[in-house]
Amino acid sequence: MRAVQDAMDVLNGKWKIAIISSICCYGKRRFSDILNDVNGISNRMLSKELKELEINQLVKRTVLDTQPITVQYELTKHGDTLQTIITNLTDWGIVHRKEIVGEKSPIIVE
Amino acid sequence: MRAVQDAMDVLNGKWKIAIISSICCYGKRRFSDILNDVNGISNRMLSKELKELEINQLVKRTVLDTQPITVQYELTKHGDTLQTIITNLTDWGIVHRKEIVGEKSPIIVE
DNA sequence: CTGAATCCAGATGGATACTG
DNA sequence: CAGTATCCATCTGGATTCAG
Repeated sequence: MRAVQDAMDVLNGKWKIAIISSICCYGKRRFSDILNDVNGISNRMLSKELKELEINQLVKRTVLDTQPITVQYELTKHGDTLQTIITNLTDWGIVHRKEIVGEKSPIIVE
Repeated sequence: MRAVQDAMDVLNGKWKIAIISSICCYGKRRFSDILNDVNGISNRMLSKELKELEINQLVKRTVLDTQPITVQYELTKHGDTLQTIITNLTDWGIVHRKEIVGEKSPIIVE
């Protein structure tokens, strides 16, 4: 029971899961790529959330020596273990939308 | 990808998962029971979160005709489908604690 | 017992501008 | 490109009190 909370503490915030999804979906992903992937997030938030994920050792940050500099993010081994959960959440999200929202009332995306 | 967000939207907030865990763990649970189960939650928050869960049709609320009145909460069929996710999160939480926190540095519980 | 109402501090997060 | 800094509105959530 406390374990559930531990997990949720790491995945808190509005964007964590979406960010992780973006990264794990492509393997490696740059800051601006994620910024585009995650709908609605600001660079300020992305920066903050990525930092937290890095602290929790879920993502690895690599500065590439390009001109201008680019930064690459990828999941750590530990971050990879979230895949099952993300898959489950995705599946459940689909069912939930059908169940509650109904297929005919599309949610406003933006 | 949007589906993940759908799922997280429903499970947002600090307490949702813990509340669901509490209910599904016992099958049926009264307001004050959940209040005790979920460490640190206030009645104000519990009330709010339960209402949201009810709106999303994850829990069912039943007023029992006792003296004084008691209210019983249980998972709906749809709420039950979260069990897999909760189990996964719990498992992952345990691993995460070992991985990051280390077994010897107990997290302060409150 | 189960909540709703009020009050209020602190966290969250968007917009914008700026730096290396 | 990848952030950081600042400002500021809104949201979150605790404490307390009240009501059916």
